[in-house]
Amino acid sequence: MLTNRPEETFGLLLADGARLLRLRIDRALEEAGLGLTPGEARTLAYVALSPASRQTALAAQMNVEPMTLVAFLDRLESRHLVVREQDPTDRRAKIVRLAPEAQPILERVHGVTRKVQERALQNFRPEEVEMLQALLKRMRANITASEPGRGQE
Amino acid sequence: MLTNRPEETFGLLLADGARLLRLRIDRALEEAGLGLTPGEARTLAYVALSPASRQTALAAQMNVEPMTLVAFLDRLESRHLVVREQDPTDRRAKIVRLAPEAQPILERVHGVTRKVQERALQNFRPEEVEMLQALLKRMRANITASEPGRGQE
DNA sequence: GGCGATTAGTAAGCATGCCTTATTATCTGA
DNA sequence: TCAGATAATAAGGCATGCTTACTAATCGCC
Repeated sequence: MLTNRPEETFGLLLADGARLLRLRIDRALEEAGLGLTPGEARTLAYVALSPASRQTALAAQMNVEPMTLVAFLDRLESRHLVVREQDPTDRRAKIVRLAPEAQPILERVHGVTRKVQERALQNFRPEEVEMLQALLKRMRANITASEPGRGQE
Repeated sequence: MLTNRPEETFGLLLADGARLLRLRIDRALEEAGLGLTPGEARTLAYVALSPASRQTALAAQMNVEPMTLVAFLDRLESRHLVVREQDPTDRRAKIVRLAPEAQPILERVHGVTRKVQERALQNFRPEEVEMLQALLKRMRANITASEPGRGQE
C-alpha cells in the first residue's frame, strides 16, 4: 500500500500540470528574447483579441484584478506596444489599443506559444488535441463561473 | 475577422487554465485555514508518496530545483510536519520523512484539492474526467521529458 | 443644481514560487 | 591523496497577483 489513492494523484496532476506549463511558457518566452514576461504576452494577446476595450473590461476578460492589469499595461506601454487613450464618453476610463509596432511582436509570441504547445502535445493525435482543448475549455468555464464576487460571501 | 486564429486561442487556453487552476488551489488551501501554501501542500503530498527519499530525489520527482525544495521543507519542518534525518550511508544527504502529526493535515489537504477538482470538473462525465486525466498525464510526461538540462533524463 | 454613492484607474506594499550563483561538507575514484 | 562531483544550503532576484487605500470623474436622485 503506497498511499497511492487516485484522488491525490489527480490533485497533484492538476497542480503539477499547471505549474509546469506556466514554467515552460515562461522559459520559452525568455529564450525568444522578446523581453516579454508571460503576463505581458498574455495581455498583448488579449488586447489583440478585444481591441479598443476599457481596462476594466479587459481585466474581467483576462480574469485578473484591475490592478494586476495596470502593471502589465504600464510595461507594455513603456515599450510602445499598446496605447492608452481616453475614452471620449467617460473621462475616467481609458481605451487600450494595440500599437502598430506590436504586430510583429505578437506574431512571434504566437510562434513561441505554438512551439510550447507542440512540445507539450508531441505524440497526441489531432482528435486528442481537440478533445483536450474542449475539456480544458469547459474546465476554465467551470472555474471562472464558480467564483461569484471573487471574495464570495 | 477577429484575429481569432485557433493557435492563439489554444495558447491562451493553456496559459489561462494553468493560471486559474493554480489560483483556485491556492485560495482553497488558504480558506481551509491549514496554514499551508500550495507549494508546501504539494511537498507534503510528495513526501507521503515517496517516503524516505533524499531531498535531491524528491526535488527531481517534484520537478523543482533542490533549492526550492529546501525552502518548502524548512517551513514544513518548523511546523513539525516532516523530519529530516541524516542518511546513514552518506553524511551529506538527508532522508525526509512524514511526521506522525502530518497525517490528519494530509487528509485535509486531500479534501481541499478534491473539492477544487470537483468544482473544476462539475459537469464532466466520469469517462471525461478519466480522459482528461490521461491526457494531462501524457502532457506532463512530454513536458518533463523535453527538458534536457535539469529535468532528469 | 447638488450631494452621496459608485466606478475607473492607480499607488504601495506583500506573499509566494521559483530561479540563479556560490559555499560548505562529504564522497568517490584514479 | 587529491581532484572533481554531489548533497544540502545561503543569499538574493524577479514575476505574478493580491489587498487596501486614494483620486478623479460620473451617475442617481431629490
